[in-house]
Amino acid sequence: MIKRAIFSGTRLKADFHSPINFSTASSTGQPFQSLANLPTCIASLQECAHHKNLTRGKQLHSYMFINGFLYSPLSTTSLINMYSKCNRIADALSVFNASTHDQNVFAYNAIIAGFIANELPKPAFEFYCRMRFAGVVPDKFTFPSVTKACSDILEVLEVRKIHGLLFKFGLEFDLFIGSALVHSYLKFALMEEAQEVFEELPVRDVVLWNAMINGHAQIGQFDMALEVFRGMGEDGVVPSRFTVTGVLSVFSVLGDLNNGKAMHGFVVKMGYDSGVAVLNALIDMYGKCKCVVDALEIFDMMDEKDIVSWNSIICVHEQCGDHDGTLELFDRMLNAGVQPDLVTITTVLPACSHLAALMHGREIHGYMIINGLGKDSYDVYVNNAIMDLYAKCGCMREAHLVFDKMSYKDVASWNIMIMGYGMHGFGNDALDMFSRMIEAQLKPDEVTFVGVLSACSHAGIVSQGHEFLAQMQLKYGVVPTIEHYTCVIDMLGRAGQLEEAYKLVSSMPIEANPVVWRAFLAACRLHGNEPLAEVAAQQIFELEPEHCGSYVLMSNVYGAVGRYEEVLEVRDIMRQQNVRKTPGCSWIELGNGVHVFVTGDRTHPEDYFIYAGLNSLTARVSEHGFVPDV
DNA sequence: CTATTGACTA
Repeated sequence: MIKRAIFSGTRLKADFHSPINFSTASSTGQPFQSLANLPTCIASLQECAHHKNLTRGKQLHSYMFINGFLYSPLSTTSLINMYSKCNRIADALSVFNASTHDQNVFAYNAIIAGFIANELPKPAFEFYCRMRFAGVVPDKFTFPSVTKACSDILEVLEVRKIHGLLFKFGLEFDLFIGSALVHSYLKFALMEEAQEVFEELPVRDVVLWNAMINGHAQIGQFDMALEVFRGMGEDGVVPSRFTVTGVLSVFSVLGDLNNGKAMHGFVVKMGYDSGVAVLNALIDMYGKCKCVVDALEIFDMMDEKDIVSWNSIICVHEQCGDHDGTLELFDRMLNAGVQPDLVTITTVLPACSHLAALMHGREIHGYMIINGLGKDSYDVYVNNAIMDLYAKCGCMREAHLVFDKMSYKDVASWNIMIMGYGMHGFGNDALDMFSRMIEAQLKPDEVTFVGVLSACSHAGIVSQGHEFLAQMQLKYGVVPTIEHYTCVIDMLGRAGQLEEAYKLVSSMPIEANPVVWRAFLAACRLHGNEPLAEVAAQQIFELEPEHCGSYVLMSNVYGAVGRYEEVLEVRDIMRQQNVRKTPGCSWIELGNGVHVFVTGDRTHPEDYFIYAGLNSLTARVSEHGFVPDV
């Protein structure tokens, strides 16, 4: 029953006919004249597997068929292996089903490994079950693949079962199985179990050390990863390319440029700088350490770039806030004929969101839909990125559509919706989202409350905003940070409760920063409270004397109350200290391009029409009673 | 006489 249920689907294509063309042997039979015996055939098949030479592999298959070399355990295994390595798992399955597999552990090992190599962990595990069910005794070649399969399908219980079985079969000291077990346990963050397996093994090779180092690195145990790395050195084991990539990822997260550079030196010394993965890890490390130039240098030098190389260099630019650079590189990638994947898209979308380049973002969303990316994978990252794009661009209806379709939502998904509604003035929708989030049993984080509080601020929901600040720590265990206080001060200020806001600035448990003071100052000016405005401006001036904005603020505050002598004084200090006001700029997306406007810049090709339009707009706005603050 | 383990990007 179990067999039928699981394998009925695969049986269909499993009949040993067709994808393999037997006529080739007679037509091109010549090259095989010398292959008089089975070992020679098997050696040739291994060559084919290694070089992914499917054509010659098929020819060998037919030759072996004609000469009666099939149906031996050896030929079966080699053929399955060859087809698997050539990514022809269906053909591998045909060979398996044609063999007398029920007595053959070799065939099972080969087909299980074949599924793993073709990233099909579920069928791999099912074949292991089928093997046990048929009474075939697994050996030391079975367990590494099966352990990997179990961890890939997130069956931690099965990993434990295999661990137990090892003692029964006397395989507990096998290095291959041990490495796979360490890897699997660490994937589930079971550090004690991994440690136990590691320590039980009498001999430790570089693969086992790497499983420990990289496993800890991937679950965020960076100190532990580095400690194991040191242990490996003390043990006299020479780091391999796999060690290097794992350790570099740790230096990358920690922003440890010195050790990263040292590792780069080691890479060159060992000649590891010819591998793509190592170079990708170096790009990432330099990028995270803010050395964009070094990252680019490595990227440009690489003659063999893969999708990870492109994603890494794009990510380097995006994380440095260079959104234009991100989109430029994305364009270069497409022109180079490299297909973007989910990682590319989740990296590029925030650049579109930040530039409010809605059309670019929409195009990418369209690309995803057409290519079925993110359709069967319920990738919360990419869906969040799309929601954020629409939310930041003010398309809340579209953002909500994506949100509703997501089968799995995390805190960020809710935060994006709350922030989006709040940002565009729909305070009540934002608060509604927050209640629904609580109902859905999600635990709000500090970002949630920034969204909630800024929503209250923009919609003028003062009393509730106050309430949230008071309750966030008590009820939800989130300690208010300076950002939260800024939101509330901004909210009180906008509502004209300046005294209240000032009281909060002076009484909050955190030191006020220029952002807080600027929010407060803006409120003072809005409500014409000059004395408090001067206090705020003074504070900003003291905290950031080198910032051009501080001078402008001071001079504006004095200007507003007619203290022109002080205005001149401030301007004088600016001139003396050579402080320049950075020009303001804004941008708009039109058709295929983003048009940037800088204050005082009249170099746009359609300058005349733009300013004519602008003047008529200004006139219409004034007609409606708007008086600009000059 | 086969075969099996470990890596980089959001």
